[in-house]
Amino acid sequence: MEVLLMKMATSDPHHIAFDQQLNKAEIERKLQQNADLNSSSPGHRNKEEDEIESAKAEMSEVKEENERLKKMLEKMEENYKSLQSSVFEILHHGAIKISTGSLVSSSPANVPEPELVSLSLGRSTPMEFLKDGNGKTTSSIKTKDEPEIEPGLTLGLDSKSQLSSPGNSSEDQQNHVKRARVSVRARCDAPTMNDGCQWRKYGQKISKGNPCPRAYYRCTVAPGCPVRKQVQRCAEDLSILTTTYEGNHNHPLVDLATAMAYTTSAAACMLLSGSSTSQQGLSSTATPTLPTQVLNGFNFRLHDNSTTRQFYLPNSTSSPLFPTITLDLTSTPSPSSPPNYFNRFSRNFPRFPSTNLNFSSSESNILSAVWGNGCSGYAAQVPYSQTQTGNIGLGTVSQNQIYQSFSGNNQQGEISQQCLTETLAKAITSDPSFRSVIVAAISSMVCSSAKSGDQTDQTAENYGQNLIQAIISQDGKDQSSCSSSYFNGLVSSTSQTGSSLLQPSFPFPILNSAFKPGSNDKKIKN
DNA sequence: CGCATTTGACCTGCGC
DNA sequence: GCGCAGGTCAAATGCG
Repeated sequence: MEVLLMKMATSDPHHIAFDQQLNKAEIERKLQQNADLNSSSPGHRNKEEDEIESAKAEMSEVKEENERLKKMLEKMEENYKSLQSSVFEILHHGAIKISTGSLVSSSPANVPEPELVSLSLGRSTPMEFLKDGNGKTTSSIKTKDEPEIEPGLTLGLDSKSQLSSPGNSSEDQQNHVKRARVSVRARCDAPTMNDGCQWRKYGQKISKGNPCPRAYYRCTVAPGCPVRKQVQRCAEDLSILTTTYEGNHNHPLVDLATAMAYTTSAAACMLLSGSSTSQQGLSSTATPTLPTQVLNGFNFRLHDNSTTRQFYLPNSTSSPLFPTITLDLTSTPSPSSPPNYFNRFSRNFPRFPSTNLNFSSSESNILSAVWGNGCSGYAAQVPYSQTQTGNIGLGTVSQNQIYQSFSGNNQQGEISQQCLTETLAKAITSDPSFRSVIVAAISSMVCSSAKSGDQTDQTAENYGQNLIQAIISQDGKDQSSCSSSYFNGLVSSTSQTGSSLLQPSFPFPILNSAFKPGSNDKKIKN
């Protein structure tokens, strides 16, 4: 599918038009020649007239061909758009399959599945999985009562009740219980995170366990958009903002919001794919019946007691009704943490995908923030059971490979970094979740750097935005090309500076080989 | 004046 | 059934 999309995307309409223009110019030259001959040698009039006629016929043929090509081009563009939406649809349905599969395999009839949520990344599709009165999950076409949803990239988790008709209150009630949420913890001085959407505050509450009030926002980008978010500061660290998203946008999103859409969707994929095994061994702060996962510093892992001590975790933000996954963009794991995380996670939740990245978001420089914690901070935890979850995975990436990349072995340093380069490139191109996580991290960093107003930070912010777009645009591209360039650039830069991956002084060297700022602006704008 | 925010009241679900 | 807590509503208020 991606290859097809890529081919279609590379079918440059300008190229076709250029060829047609060449043909036209050639014919016009012939006509001009004929006209010249006509005036200079009247003796050859009949022959020339024939040639003119034939040239005219040829021209009309070319015109017809032009028309055909134009139509073909239009058709191709239509197909391209259609395929693009199909890709999003497939992603969407892939997540639904996970939930339905979980329902079938693990629960008998009529047993509620609290973590049964559907995930929507991309366009809202006319196909919605609905629950009938018997609790059977069925696929059905939207009814005419349901709101007309403009096709467009959507953010958030698709509750089955989101788009249902107002009249189906019982169904709403039932599905209300199954709505999933994604929390994002990030350092942010502003009242809310800049996530690219417009929000209107509609309420504020003091919640139990946290003196900081929780604010409730509704998306106002489009009228009737069901997406809501809750924003609450961390009691123990006021610089940390916890934003909890819920619902599914019914309108196109701007770039930054698109990044967030990828992020929340990926996070929810994690939640969904691991839901059946996450019930056991959850922390006391998690609700007893619903999974709560913390992607702490992009450690995709369930939070346990050790991590909940570190920060105030928004368990109170997470209603017991909702399965919640948390993207923690704030923490700075200790040097020994990655292996520990890895071991703990792998031991307890072998089915769960886990990608460890250490992003300390407080730094103003994006690079130092994203990569600056060096080797110890990163470990992609792979592989996991790809066959069960279907659409998330770094399947071919060796866990040992990655871990060794960060093992700090000086003799193998260069080899390890090369290995890391390939691994990261593979991970970014093959795993939407991993890509999303990186995008989320950079989004967070961009948010932080935007607040500082520093000139360097502004540059970093611009680079960050472009990096986000470049990473997002990896969808449908050759896996070996662009991402490898990022990290080859990264390695070549860092190999000169020793053990650290990238020094804070680096503006963004990986951009040099990968892309130029702004070059990908059009790729995700719709 | 229109729009966004604030804030107390109200609704709903859950646990005891 | 009652109380608590989370979530939402809507009138009041503030601001540009």
